[in-house]
Amino acid sequence: MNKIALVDCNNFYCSVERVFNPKLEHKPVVVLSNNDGCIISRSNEAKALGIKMAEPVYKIMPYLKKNKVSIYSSNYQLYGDMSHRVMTNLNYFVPHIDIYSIDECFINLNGFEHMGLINYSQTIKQKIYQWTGIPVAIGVGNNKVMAKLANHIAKKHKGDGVFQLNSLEQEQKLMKQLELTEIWGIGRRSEKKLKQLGLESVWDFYTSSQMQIKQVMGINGVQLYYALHNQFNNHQELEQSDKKSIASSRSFSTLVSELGPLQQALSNYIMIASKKLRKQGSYTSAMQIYLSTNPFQQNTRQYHNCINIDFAMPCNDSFKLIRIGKSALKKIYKRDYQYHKVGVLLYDLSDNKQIDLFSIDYLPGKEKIRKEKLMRVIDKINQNMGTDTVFSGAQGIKKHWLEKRNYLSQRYTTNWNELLQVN
DNA sequence: TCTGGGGTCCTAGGACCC
DNA sequence: TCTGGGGTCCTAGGACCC
Repeated sequence: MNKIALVDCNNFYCSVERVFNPKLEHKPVVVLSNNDGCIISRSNEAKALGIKMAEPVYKIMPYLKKNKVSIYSSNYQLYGDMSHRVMTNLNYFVPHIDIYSIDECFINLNGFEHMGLINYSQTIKQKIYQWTGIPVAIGVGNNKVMAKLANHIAKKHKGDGVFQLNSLEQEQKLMKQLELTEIWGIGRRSEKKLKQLGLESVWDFYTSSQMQIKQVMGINGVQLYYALHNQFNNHQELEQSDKKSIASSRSFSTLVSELGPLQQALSNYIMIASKKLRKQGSYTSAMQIYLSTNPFQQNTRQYHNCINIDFAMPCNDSFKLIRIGKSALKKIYKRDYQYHKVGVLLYDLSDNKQIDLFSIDYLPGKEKIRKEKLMRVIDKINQNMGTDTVFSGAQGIKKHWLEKRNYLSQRYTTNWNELLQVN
């Protein structure tokens, strides 16, 4: 039987802030989304205060202050770098890792049974904490769904943060206690539909018929059904694959109605997205540009629209994408609206090899090489000297639409000027 | 006054074809 | 006037995830 573990960092963003600010230990901490809009990470103490995930900050600011909750704006450079450290350290323990998100990673424990999987997991947990300062929970199961479930139990229902599902009796006993939405892949909508059929618990789901599940949740539900039954399913594989689409967008700190600043903002997001594109060695054949007013302000005039552009030749050139993106935005832009967000989605991605086949026949070789070289140099400069050391004029210099980040911690690990100081 | 951002996969339905 | 059945491909939107 396959043995897969899910390693999940506890309250990741809050835990990272604590690594560089130990005073925050045992105190309530929250981290906010872009523009300090809503709560996206909570320490256990903050959860105990009843602060909810995705809660708009303005609604609970008095409550946060009253309870002396430490507040941080999200610092993705710091979190991304700390995530990388955790993942690299995991790779020290197992040859195959499958990074699922910034704070979660599946690892393959096949071949480690002789060490005792609980024991080995506890060692991993302890060492990751020792080496990075980040606490993790580890759940072990026969496939990803079961590993995820075990992890959930390790965090919610067991104290020490390591849990293994290893017998049918134990699994079945747990299923009788679990709510449907505690299963990875069953959200609120599916729960509602399942309950309409009289399926109330995970146990009901488990003992239902495959046909009935398919009727409500389609093929995804059937995959989950198989996974819970430890039968063949798509949740066994551990592999890292390239992104199939890359998006970048931000909502503005103040509303914007002129085309010029919207184009500048968009140019910045295209710069971010195309940099990610090159980082994974991909080219894009299609781009979507979108803009919208603030959907929460229902008393103002609403407008949202998008436009898709197909490229004859796959492209990874930021400047070309910006040029095309700006003129696309102009096509869907309407005057006299207060805009809240613009964004870009690159999709229909392909890799180098496929492009090379093309280039022999179609692309003017010299120019292509020259442009690729330019983009590589720019990426390298920005990586070494800091984001936007070199940027496109289209991105603008005074960015008045820039996001609000009033509670930002230092970029302790990625910026020479912001290292931790010790007195 | 103030409500995030980035992904994946599936499905229903339209367009088109014979 | 009456107007079938089946296939493919594409896309927008739904649902879910962190």
